[in-house]
Formats: sequence, C-alpha cells, structure tokens
Amino acid sequence: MSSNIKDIAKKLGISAAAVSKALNNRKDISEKLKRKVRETARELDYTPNSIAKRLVTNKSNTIGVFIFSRQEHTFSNDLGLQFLGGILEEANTNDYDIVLFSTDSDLLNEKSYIELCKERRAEGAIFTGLRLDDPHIKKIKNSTFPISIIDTYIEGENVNFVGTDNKLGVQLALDYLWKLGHHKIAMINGHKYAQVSRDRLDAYRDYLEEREIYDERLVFTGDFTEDSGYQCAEKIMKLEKLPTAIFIASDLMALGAMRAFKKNGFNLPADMSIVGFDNIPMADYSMPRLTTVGQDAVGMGKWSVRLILNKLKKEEPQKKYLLQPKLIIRDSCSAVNINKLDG
Amino acid sequence: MSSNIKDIAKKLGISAAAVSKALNNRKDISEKLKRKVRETARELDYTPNSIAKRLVTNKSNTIGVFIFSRQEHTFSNDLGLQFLGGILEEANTNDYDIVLFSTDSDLLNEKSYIELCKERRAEGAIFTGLRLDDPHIKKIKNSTFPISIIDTYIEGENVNFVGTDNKLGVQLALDYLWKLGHHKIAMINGHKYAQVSRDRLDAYRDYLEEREIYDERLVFTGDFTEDSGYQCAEKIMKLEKLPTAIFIASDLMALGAMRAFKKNGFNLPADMSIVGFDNIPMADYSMPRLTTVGQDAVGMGKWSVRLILNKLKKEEPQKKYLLQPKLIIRDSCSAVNINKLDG
DNA sequence: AAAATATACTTAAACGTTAAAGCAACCCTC
DNA sequence: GAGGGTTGCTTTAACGTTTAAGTATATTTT
Repeated sequence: MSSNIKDIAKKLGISAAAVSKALNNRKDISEKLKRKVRETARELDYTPNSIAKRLVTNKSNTIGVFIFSRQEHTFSNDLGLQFLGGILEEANTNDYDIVLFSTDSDLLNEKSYIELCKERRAEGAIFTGLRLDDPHIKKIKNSTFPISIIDTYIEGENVNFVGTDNKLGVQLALDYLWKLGHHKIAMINGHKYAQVSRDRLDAYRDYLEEREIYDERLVFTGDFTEDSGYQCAEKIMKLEKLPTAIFIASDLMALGAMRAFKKNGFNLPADMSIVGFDNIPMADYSMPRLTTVGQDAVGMGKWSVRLILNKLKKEEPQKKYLLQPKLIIRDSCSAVNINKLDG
Repeated sequence: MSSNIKDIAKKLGISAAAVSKALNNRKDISEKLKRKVRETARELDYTPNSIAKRLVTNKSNTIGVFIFSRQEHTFSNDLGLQFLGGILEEANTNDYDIVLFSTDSDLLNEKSYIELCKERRAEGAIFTGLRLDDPHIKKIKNSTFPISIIDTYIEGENVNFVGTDNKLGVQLALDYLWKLGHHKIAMINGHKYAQVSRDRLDAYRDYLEEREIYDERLVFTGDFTEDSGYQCAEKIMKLEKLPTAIFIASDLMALGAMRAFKKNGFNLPADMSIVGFDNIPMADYSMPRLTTVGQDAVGMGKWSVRLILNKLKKEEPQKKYLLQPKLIIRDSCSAVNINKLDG
C-alpha cells in the first residue's frame, strides 16, 4: 500500500541506506541524488514510518499527559484545556508528540501511569490535577524519566514542579481587600489533598498574622466545587460577626458562594466583597463580575514541557518554575461600608 | 537499561519466541513455562516495547485528534474538553492511544493533518471545530484511513460525521418559545463557515415558514464569539419593531447579547426572551440563567471513536451519527408580555 | 606517480517484537 | 509397533528505518 524507503531504493537502483541519508539531508550524499530521491519519494507518495524510526533510534519523541478532573460534571470548569493548549504548542514546536491518557478508565487499575508511559517509551510525562493522596504517588516520585506536575509539589529526582506563585497571588488579593478597608477577611479554601490549598492557606495566615487579625474560625474548607462554595457561604452567614470580605481559593467556589449570598438577600458587592482564584472564563460573566487572581494557564502548560525537555537535554534542570499571577479586578469587591461596621 | 524479551529468554534458557508467546498467553505454551516467564519478567522489571510491537504487527493502535479553537482567548469556552473526555475514555477502553495535535503550530504549514497522521501510522483521526474553508479539506475528503468529524459534514469515502440533531434542537427551542406565546422570534447565527450554522438556520427558517412568520430581516450573523453576540443584539435593538424573543446559535453569543440588553436597560427575561445553544458551563451562572439547547458533548466524543473503530473492523460503517439534544430550561425566557405587544 | 584524502555510495547489523513454519517428544489408537 | 495426532517448544524471517563500517572512485598533495 504505502511505499517505503526500499521501494524508492529499488526504483532508483540504489541502496536503502542512501535513500535514508538523502531524505535526512546528510552530507555524504550528492545533491544530485538527493534531488532524485526526493522526487521519487513524491512520485511514490512516500511517508516516513515514524514507528520504525523510533524503534531504531530508541527515541519516541513522545510525552504522556494525564489530566485529572476531579468531578466529571465540572470537567470543563477547570483550566485543563488551557494547560493542554500550552503543552501542545510547546511540544509540537519541539517535534514532540503528546499522548493523552484517560484518567478514569479501567486501564489505570491494571497499570500505573508510569507503566503506561514506559510501554510507549514516552520520554516524559505531565500531570495536572494530581491529588496528594493519589495511589500512584510513590511510583511518580521514583520515576526514571522526567515528569512535570502542574500545581502539585512532589519531591523526586526526576520530578519537576510548575505552578503559580500562590503566595504572591494571595498577597495580591488580600492587599487589594486590605486597601479597600477590609479587616475582617474570611477564607474559603479547597480540600487538603491539593497542594495549592496548603500554599494558599499558609499565605493567607501569614498575611493576616502580620497584621494581627488572623482568626482561624474564619477559615472554611470546601472541595473546589461550586456546591461546596455555596455551603461554606451558608456557614459564614451564620457567623455571629460577619466578615466584610472573603478570599476564596477557586472561582468555582466563589460562584457558589455568590449564589448563596444573593439567595439570602445580600447585595453584592456592597454587603460582601469577594475575591476568587483562577480566572476561569465564567468569572467574567457572573453577577457581579468576579474579581479574581488570574493564572497563566497556557504558560504553565508550556513550562511543564520545557522543564522536561531541559532535563532530557541534560541542561542542568530547573526543577521548579513559578509563574506570576495577576489580580483581575472586576466588580465583586467594594470599599468597606463604614455604616455597617458594628465593631 | 530496561530489559527486553531476549533477556528473559536468556535467563530461562529458552527462545525469545517462547517468551513472547508466554506473555501473550498463547495456547501452545505450557502453563508451567508461562508462570516462569511471568515471574522472570517481574524480576527483570520487564516492560513491553509497544513501538517494536507496532512495527512488526503493522498496527499503531493510535488515533490522531485535532481540536480547532477559533480564537485563543475563548479557548476554554467551547465544548472541546468535553469532546476530548469522551474520545479519551472510549479510545483507551478499546486499547487505543490518542495523539493530540496542535492546530496552530507551524508544523501545519509544512505538513497537512493527514500527513501528520500517516507518519505516525495513525489508524484514524478525529476533527472538531473544523471549518468548511479549511485549506486541508480536500485531503481529508480523500483520506485513506477513517476519519470522524464532529459537527462538520464533509462528503468522503472514509469520512464519518458525528453531530447533534440540530434540526431537532432548533425545533425544541422554537417550540418552547412558541408555546410561551412568542411569534416574532429573531435569530443570531454563527458564521457561515460552520456546518452547524447552516443546519440551524435551515431548521429555523423551516419552522417559522411553516407558521408563516419567517422574516429574513430578523436573522443576524455573528461568528460565535461573545462580542459578536453583543453586536448583533445592538443591531436588534435598533429594529423598528423589536422581536419578543431571540434564538441564538451559541451560548457564548447569547451571553454577549444578554450583556448588551442589560446594558441598555432591558429587563431580562421580561423584555426579551433568549434561548442559546450548547449548554456550556457558564450558561448556568449567567444572570438570568440561560435556557439553552444542550448537546451531549461527551457522547459525541465517544461516538467519533466508535465510528472509526467500526470502520476499521469492517463492520458495515455507520457514516453519520446524530445525538439527541435536550432543552435545558432555566430563567432566560418568559411568556410573551401582552401589554407590550404593539402589533 | 605514488600516497593521502575526500567523495559518494554500499553492506550489514541492529532496534524488540511477532508469526509462520518446523520439529522433537510424547500419547493414543488399532 | 507403525501411523496419526497433539503438545510445546525452536528456528527463521520479517516490520522500516538508521548507523557504523567498509569500499570504490575521484581528487588532491607532495
């Protein structure tokens, strides 16, 4: 059916090796022959067989990618597709293939992520949304090939970390609220199995302790879902002394919280200022439009590829790469309302 | 480094072929040897080399996937990730790998989508978001391997189509509006380079012509972006006689239109009923929450894989598969307001 | 003009696996 | 106890490419 290097060789009466070298533009082949080979290749509709090439060169030019999406129904809410866009662009630019793996098929019960990659001779792997309690963590730690994990830090010889500077992000958010006059700022955090939850909580505590207004009773824990944001907001409304602002560790939870407040007759943002985290597309369409800490998701995808490629090239590896977040100011915060302050 | 079949053979003093057959559980190998082989494989930390296997069996177990996202900044607004989820699950369940390709890298200037797949010996390919004016359409048409295209119909021996029953979707939307008393229903459509735009417009026209209320001056053309929805809405507001409802061919445009109406003091849904199309996650968070025609995006992804696998198995191919849309009723429509009718 | 060098190819092996064909040893049957 | 079948392995070739080493011819050097 499809022609190969031998067909070209036969037609031209030369050796297969000469054809291979001609097509790869090696310097020990004459220009004349190269031209003839290329022409014949076109005539015979030749397409190189990358599988054979990979076998003989022992190089797969492949990176495996795993995207965990915690709950199916909010699959498209997270930044997964943006990560992927960045990963793809950077990989393809460097002549690497991306092989995507389903993260909830039965396959994963039989074989670990690592084994899936090894079978395909993937040169590296990228994980996003990996939970700290994932059963395969240990194998990832000990991986023999380079791995980049977005947003989850794991110690390991071959493991890179790519993330947003959460400390800075939290500072940006809290500074903004602080300057609007808010001194009683609650937090709705994600679940403890996510790295980012820990980082953001730490940064929140540090910031408020420095100003001597930290109060652990104002920290509420959700699980990144819209619904958990709603429920945390309900708890907050039952507080004896309401905060004037809330910093929420994901936009989705922020959306849920806003829904709860509005349902209970709160006037947003006058009655409660809210800052989210992520800058998901929806944040621009909520009512009020959500002020949030924006992550450079596409950039994170690109860097996760770059760190792997650097390791493969043995350039002394940068194992950790933090991208700068940006505060996206929209309409969900207001200056603190003096009249309402009961303190 | 990594051990192979020969290492196992040598260690056990048997032939490589025997090892291969043992690992593949062939019946001409004794149970006793199989056990020994499996044990040794574990000892030597053997991982099968899928590249070698693919070469010798001439089967790549790979499907190439191309996701076109018209504009970078709205990358995550479309249903791409949901398609992908369905594709992945169905492919991996059937032991197929998904190789994703960037759709805006320079690679595509040198090589067509088809060539990229051929080099990797992909057995099939899936396209989503393919435009009718794409420069590679002809090559896709003439593909020698099976292809599934989501949402875009292209004639071709090996080309499958997977889509939503747009006619039904439009009927659902218009029926709903009709029963709410709306008789002057405008449409904001997507650009003409998308298959779905044509289908939806046809269905819209048919429905209204049947009731003798079709008026082509009420059809506005956007390009699926939020902004174009905004602009079309502005045009609609300049109409001498306003419609009471608008059917909009994408949620994103509907969001833009709602923004325009709200900005101009319209009270939604009382002053204008709106039905969108797609049921993107944001539709649930807009103000008012958007009533829309929901597509089964995950199902479409799965079927795009199934149609390819069927073709490969030579089971008489189903070349076209339409999934049923569902009307998701939320808060963006109201019964027609008798007092306001000026006709 | 002999020796060294450069040019432009060819030969042969290798990558890790599978599949077809071959064959030895055993068991059964009559 | 010869013929036939089954079982359980081995041998060999093949998949399409690349690469190291080899070689013949032409070109340069001295």
